[in-house]
Order: sequence, then structure tokens, then C-alpha cells
Amino acid sequence: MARKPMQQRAKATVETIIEAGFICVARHGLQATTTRRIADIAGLGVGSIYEYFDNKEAIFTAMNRHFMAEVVAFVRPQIPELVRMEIVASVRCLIDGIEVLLRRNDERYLKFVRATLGNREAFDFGPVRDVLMDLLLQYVLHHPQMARLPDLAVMSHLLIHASVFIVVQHLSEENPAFSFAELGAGLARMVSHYVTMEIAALP
Amino acid sequence: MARKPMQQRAKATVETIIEAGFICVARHGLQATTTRRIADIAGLGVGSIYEYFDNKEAIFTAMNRHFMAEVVAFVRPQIPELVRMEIVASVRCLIDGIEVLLRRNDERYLKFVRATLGNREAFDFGPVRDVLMDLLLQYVLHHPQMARLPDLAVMSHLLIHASVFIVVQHLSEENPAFSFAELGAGLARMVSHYVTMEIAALP
Amino acid sequence: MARKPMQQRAKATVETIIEAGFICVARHGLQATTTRRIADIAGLGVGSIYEYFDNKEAIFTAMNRHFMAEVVAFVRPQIPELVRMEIVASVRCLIDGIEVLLRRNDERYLKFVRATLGNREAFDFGPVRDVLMDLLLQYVLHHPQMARLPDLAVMSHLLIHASVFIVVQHLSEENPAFSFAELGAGLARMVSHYVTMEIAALP
Amino acid sequence: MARKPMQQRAKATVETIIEAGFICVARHGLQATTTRRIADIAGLGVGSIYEYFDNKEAIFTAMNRHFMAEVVAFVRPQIPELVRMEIVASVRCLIDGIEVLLRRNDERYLKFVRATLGNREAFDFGPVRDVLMDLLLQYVLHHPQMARLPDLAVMSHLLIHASVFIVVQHLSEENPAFSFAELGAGLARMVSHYVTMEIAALP
DNA sequence: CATGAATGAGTATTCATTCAT
DNA sequence: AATGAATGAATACTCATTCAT
Repeated sequence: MARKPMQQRAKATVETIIEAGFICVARHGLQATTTRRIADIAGLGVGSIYEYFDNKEAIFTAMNRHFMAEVVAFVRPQIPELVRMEIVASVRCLIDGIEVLLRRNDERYLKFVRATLGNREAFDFGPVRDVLMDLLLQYVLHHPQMARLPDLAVMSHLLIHASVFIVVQHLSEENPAFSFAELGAGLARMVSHYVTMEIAALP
Repeated sequence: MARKPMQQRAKATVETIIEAGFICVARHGLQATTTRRIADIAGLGVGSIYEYFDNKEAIFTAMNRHFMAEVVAFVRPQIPELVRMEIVASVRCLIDGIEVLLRRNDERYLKFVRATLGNREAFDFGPVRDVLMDLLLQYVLHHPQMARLPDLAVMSHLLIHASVFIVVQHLSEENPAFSFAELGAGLARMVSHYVTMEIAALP
Repeated sequence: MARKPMQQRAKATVETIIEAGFICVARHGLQATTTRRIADIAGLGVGSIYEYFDNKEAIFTAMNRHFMAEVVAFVRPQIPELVRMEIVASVRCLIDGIEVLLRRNDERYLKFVRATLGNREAFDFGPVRDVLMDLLLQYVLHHPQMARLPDLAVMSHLLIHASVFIVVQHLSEENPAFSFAELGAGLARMVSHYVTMEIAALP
Repeated sequence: MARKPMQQRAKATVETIIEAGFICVARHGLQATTTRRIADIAGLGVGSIYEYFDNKEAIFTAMNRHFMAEVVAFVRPQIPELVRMEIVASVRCLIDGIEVLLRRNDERYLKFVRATLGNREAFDFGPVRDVLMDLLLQYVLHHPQMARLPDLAVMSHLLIHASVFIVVQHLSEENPAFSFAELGAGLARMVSHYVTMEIAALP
């Protein structure tokens, strides 16, 4: 059983392991990310990993948590600003920020997301979905006419999931047929039109 | 080196192996799909697999090819009909058909897609993307006003990729918050509104 | 999952592994008997062991079964003769035979018994206890006055268990204070006296 | 190198560790008794164990010594009484006492004996054998006719070893076919009869 | 004295792949 | 063409022991 880190040094070690995990996945892929390799990158013995993690899976879980927390920490403070913008601007602003975040540190996070996308356990999208839902809710509160949109639940789910996948997918493309900015613009416009039309259709 | 199957019997064996692959992934997951298990399900010796496939990866590639071909074979004949429908009806018709296809044989294909989604090599989306692009192109040819839409390339890419992911994602959900039909309807409406708005905006 | 050996060659391999197990325990002790060492001694790759045994424990179980079967195969055919002898002669005859058996092949079996004595799973004494019980029963049938002995069940259990342990214990002694023959004689005399006294005490 | 505990507190710590060892073996078995677990149970850091013991083996040795000393401390004071009894009574009295001792503290000692029986190093029977030999010697001195028994050395060795094993074996049995008291009685009677017969046979 | 963080050799087990029959 | 026995590199995980603080 993994110990709870009690000393300051131990806390740092945990961080080191998680970071080594990201580096390893980025460099070698999920499959080739072995406990030994993580330990090597972290500059630790294999055993040290098991001082803090019950098993390999737990490292991935921690990595996911770490990443999701970072995204949330990036998005949440911007919500007040984002809700005041027009839809197109808001979406673009958000997406551009996300791109920067995903590309930081040699695309560490981007590669992690790509690698774990298929893996329900390793990739738990929850916290980010929640903050995006929150953003959307706040947006609606600032734009009351949107509150009357039908199927808001369905559409927001659809929008959020699709966006995440589209973004990851595009950022992963080696030779994309068009720029990320164009993608963002397209996404924004689609949302905007949808809202406009639906509201216009309301009695 | 795996020989090219020349005889009728050999072709059948290859098919048997591919089918065993799908069954195995569906039953035990990608990780637990070993050559031995595939051979067992196929009722063959392990060695026999290597008569027809260079390595395990090649089986997955063949499975992907097989699956994609099936989707294409399902979509292509419907194109003439689909292009004559309204956007909403067309999208819904297509998506409903896809659902049936993915759920056939104990969700064999759905489980395969889900399992290989993160894997760029095992999941090569190409042929399906092409037939969908083709459908879209034909659709535009039948609805000339759409030809003037700006960013058609971007938007079709966006639409197709997002749809595929959204569909797989929703079908994988254990307790979806809304029905697949609602999802299809939402998707269709979004596309429809987008087209309407953009065309209206044209000079 | 370990395969059932289907070919002749496979059967031989299973035997080889079991024998290697005995050699390894004899040479290095139970603790140091690793799957790799067994494989090395057997002249096989590690993997081959797992073709026929689910896990390491299963090898020990098979070894125990093999050993017990050998003891039984040694004792059972002698029962007809043993039951016709006097108690002292019968016990001595049996015990001397057992010594030879245990000392065969560099004391392979003796060392195995010694090593696994404490291990309820690895050392399942059952089959030997049964054949000894059988011998005792037959003996009683040939010496009807013994049938009237009280506590026959208790005493036979006591006798058998004690004998096994005493024998193993003595054979394991580096510098025994007295010979194995003396031990056997003592054991025999004790049994004999007990029977004589108890029968004499009967009404 | 572990220091010799010089202070009172250190002595107590050593005792704590030994007791933790017994608890750990009783709870989790020999295999699962790790230094870490012992330290946890003792409420110490792992490192502290190595202040007092050179290695893990040394803990087991100390535990064995502790246990054997306890048995000796239990038996020795009773010798004067035991030697004055009849054989049957004496044996029963002794054995019943041993049972109580082994069952104390959740069968701590019984479980320890069972676990280490096969292990020559961890289970050194010496001190107990010596006190039992002493008891036997004193007994003979009080019953001078016994002094003329032939093979006294052999028989006492046989008796003592068999008894120890039989007792442990029976106490370990989940569903014993007969009670411990019956076993003790049987053992006592066997010894008694043996002595009677042998003495009667003397010239 | 006491600690717990760090270690790394060692272990059982898996599985894609080969190859003699 | 077909097989299944054999392989061994690779992997996750353990745990006695050390040592800096």
C-alpha cells in the first residue's frame, strides 16, 4: 500500500513522478510508458514510485487529475470576462487559450490527451466538462434570451464534447488542411448561428 | 512473412481470424486481445494466424479496414437518396443507420471503435471520412446554393469529425442523459441552421 | 491459463518440470526455488513452465501429488505381506522401505518433505495418510483381537502422524544421536507394547 | 550493525518489536510478515527496527527464543510436581498446560509454531527439548525402576519430538476428528504402557 | 536515538513470435 | 498448410535494507 507522503521532500517526489509520467507519455506513448521508464525520467528508483502510488494506473489517474485541474484553473478565472463577450469572440478566446495550454512544455498535455482519449479510466473528462458547463450556464444567465433555447442540455453536451474532440483531433493532425484558427472560427460561427436561429424561431 | 492467401479456403480463414478479432475485442477488450485468444476463438492454432498476418498489429489493421469498408458499403448506396432529402432528414437518416450498424452482432463494431479510438494506427478513419466527404459533395451538387458557402472545407471536416466522435461517445455512455435520437436531431438542426444562416448572409 | 498437454512431447515436458522442481528444492531450498531456476534446471525457457502450470504454486502441488503417489505406490503392494507380519517386523519393514524411498536421488523427496512440512497447501499429506490407514485397517482385519482396541481411531491417527514427523525429523538430522534403525525399532516396540497392554486389559 | 540495547527504554522497544512480530505472523502469516508491517504494528519507523536487529531473520530468531523461553518458564517450575505424579497424569497435566500457553493471545504462539515448523533456522526447538529432557530425567530419578529401561535416550527423543509435532498438528486442525483431551490421553497411555511392558520384561 | 524516504535486485507472470514436425 | 510447443524479453510490483536528516 502506498504511503501518504508526510514530509516536504515526499510531496516534491510525487510531483516529480507525475511530471515524469507526462514526459514519458509524450516521448514514448502510452503503451511504452512503463514504471521503470517513468522512474528513470524522474531520476528515481522504481520502488520509489510505489511509495506514493498503489500501481501504475494510479499514476495515470493522478496525471489526469493534474491536467484537468490545470485546465479548470485556466478556464474558471476567465468566466466573468468570457460571459460578457459575443459568442464568436468568447469561443475563439477560450479555444485559443486552450491551444496554448495544450502546447506548453512540448505539447505534453496534448499528447497525454491524445493517448488517453480512448481510455475511459485514464481519461476522465469530468472536471473540465463541469467547468465548461458552468461557463455555459453563466453565459446564459448573462444573455437571458438564450435561456429560452430548447434542448439546452442536449446542445451544450453536444457542443462541449464535440469541441473537445475536434480540438484534440486537429491539434494532433500532422498536416492539417487548415489552421487551428480557422477551426476555432468555424466552431464559433456554428454555435452563434445555431443560437441566432433558434432564438428567432421562438414565439 | 505472411503469404498472400490465394485460394478460396485461405480467404475464408482470413475472414475467420478478423471476425475472431472483433469478437475478442468485444468480449475481453483491446488489452486482453491476445493472439492466442484470437486463435482460440477462430478455432485455429496460434501459428496459423501468422500464416496470414505478419503480426498482431496487422490483424487490427485488417479489422479496421474491414469495419471501414462495411460502413462505406452501408453509406455509399444511400447517397443518391440522402442528397435528395432535407438536411435534417438526411442527417437523421444517416445517423440512425449508423447506430444500427454499430450495434449489430452484440455491438461488435461499436466496441471496436471505442477501444481503438485513441490509437492512430489501429483506428484509421480515412475511408469513412472520404465517403462522408463524397456524400457532402454530392449534397452540395444537388443544392447549388450551398456551393457558395464559405469555408466549406473547414466546416465539412469539422462536421464529420465531430459527428463521428459524438456518435461513438454517446453510444458508449452507460447512462446517457438523453436519447440517441435527440442527439441526432440536435446535430441535424445545428447543421441546418448553420447552412441557412450562412446562405442568407451571402450577397 | 495453462494448456492441457496434447502431444507426447508436452507430457514429457511436464515431467521434466516437476523433476526440476524437486531438484531445485533439494539444492536451494523452498524459498530460493524460483520459476526461473526451475526452468533453468529443466533446460527450458521460463515461459514453457506457464504452458503447463497456472502458477508457481501449481508446480508445488504437482510435486506433492507426484511424491505422495510414489509413496502410495510403494506401500500399497506391500500391504498383503505387511499384515501377515508381527507388529514389530511390520513397522520396521515399512519404515526401512520409506527411508530408502526418501533417500533416493540425493534425498530429493526427503528434502522436499522437510521444506514443505510447515506449508499446509504445498504439503498435503492426504493420500499417504489414507494408504497407511488402509494398511492399519487391513492389519486389524488380520488380527481380529485388535479390533476390540478402544480409541482405535485416535491411536491410529496419533501413530501415523507422529511416525511421519518423527521419520522426517530424524532423517533430517545432521548428526543423529542414534541410528534410524534404532528409531524404527523403538517406534515398533512402542506400538507393540501398547497393543499388548490394551488387549490384555480387555475383559 | 545493530547496537546492543543498553537502556531500559531500548529493552522495551526490543520487546515491542518481538511482540509486533508475533502479532503480524498471527494476523498475516509468515510470508506476509514484512519489516514494514512489523514496524507499523510496533508503532515505529522501519529504520528503528534495524537499530535493534541486524536483519529480518534476527527478529524471527528472537521471536523463537522468546517463545521457547516462555515454554521453558512454564514447564520448569512444574517439574517437581510433575515428577511425583503417575505417568498418565503427568503427561496430561503437561499437555493441557501447553495448550493453554499456545492458545494465549489469540493463539499467537500456536500460529507462530505452525508457520515456522518447516524452517530449521526460525524454529529452533532446542531449549524446549532440553527442559523436557530434564523433566524426563528427573522423572526417572524419582522412579528408579525406570532407570533400567533400555534405549532411554532413543525413546525419550522419540517421545518428545513426536509429542511436539502431534500437539501442534492437532491444534492446527480445523475440524479435528477427536478432542485435544483424547489426544493427550492417548499419548499418555501409550507412554505408560510402554514403560510398564519394558519394566516387566526386565530380568 | 528515530525516522521514513529512497533504493534496486529480485519475482512471478505474460505474450508476440518462431519453428520443428 | 497447419499446428502447438517453446521461447525470452519485457513488465508490474515487492521488500529488506540503507542513510541523510
